Amino acid sequence: MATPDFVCGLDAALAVIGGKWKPLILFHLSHEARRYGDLRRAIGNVSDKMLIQQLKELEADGIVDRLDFKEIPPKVEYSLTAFGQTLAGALKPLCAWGMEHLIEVEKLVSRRGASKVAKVA
Amino acid sequence: MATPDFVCGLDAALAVIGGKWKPLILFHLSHEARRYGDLRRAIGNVSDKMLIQQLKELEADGIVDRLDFKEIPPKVEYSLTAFGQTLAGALKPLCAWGMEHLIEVEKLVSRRGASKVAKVA
DNA sequence: TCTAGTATGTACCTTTTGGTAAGTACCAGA
DNA sequence: TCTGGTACTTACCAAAAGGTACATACTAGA
Repeated sequence: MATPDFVCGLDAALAVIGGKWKPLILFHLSHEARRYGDLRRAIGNVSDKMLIQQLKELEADGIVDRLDFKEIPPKVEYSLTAFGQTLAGALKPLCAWGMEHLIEVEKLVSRRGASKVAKVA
Repeated sequence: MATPDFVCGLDAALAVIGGKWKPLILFHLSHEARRYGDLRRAIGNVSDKMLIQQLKELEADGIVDRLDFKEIPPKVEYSLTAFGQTLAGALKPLCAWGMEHLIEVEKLVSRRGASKVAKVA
C-alpha cells in the first residue's frame, strides 16, 4: 500500500532504518563524514551493491548527505543530515539496550540459528 | 551465520524486534496484558499465522509471557516480561521520533511506493 | 601494458519473509 | 444440527530482500 498507517511511530522509524545495513551506516556516520570506500571497510562484510543501495535510499529519505568531489579518481563523502542526526539520537537508547543485553541477545539469536540448522540436518 | 557479530547494539536490538509485527506487538502489550484475539483485533490486519509466529518468537526470546488458562474454549493471555519491558522502554525514544516526524516519513514512504508503482506501470 | 583502486551500475539467483486458505478440537447458542 | 467463536497449525505461494559476479571509466604505479 502507498498509504502507510503507522500505529505507533515505531513503524515509521523502522520504515526508515529497516534494512540490514542501515543501522550500521547510521552508526558509522554518526561520528563523522566518511568516504565511500572508507565506510565499506568500516562496516566490513557488505557488498558494494548493498551499501550503495542503502546509501541511496538513505539519501532519498534525507538521512544522509552525499558530497561528490567530482574528482578523478572518484571521491565521495557521506555524512548525516540534520534530520539524520535526530534519528541517530533517537536510536541511541536502543543501541544502548542492545549493548547492555548483548550477551543475552547473542545467545537467543544463535539458538535460533541452531534450531534452524537442526531442522535442515 | 550462527555467530552474530553485532557492531553497535543496534543490530542486536533489531535482531529481536525485526519483523513486521513485533514493534506493534510490543507497543500493544506495553500497556497491559491482552488475550490473543484481543491483540489481533487491536493490531488490525494481521493474519493468525503471522501473529502467532511472531508471538512465539518473542516468547522464545523471553520478551513476552504466555499465560494459558487451560480453558475450553481456549483462553490465553500475552504480556511483556521484565526483559520485554526494558526493551519497550528503550524503544520509546524511537517511537517518539517516529511520531514527531510522522508526516515526513509518510511522505517518504509513499514516494517510494509511488516510484515503485511507476516502475510497474 | 597490466594491475589495482576509485565509486557505481546491472543482471541474475537464492534466501527470507509475509500472506492466503484451509484444517483442528472444542463448546455455546440459535 | 449448523454457525460462530476460541487459539493455533499447516501446506502452499508470492514478493521482497539480500548476495554474487561482472562491467564501467578513469588514473596511478609497477
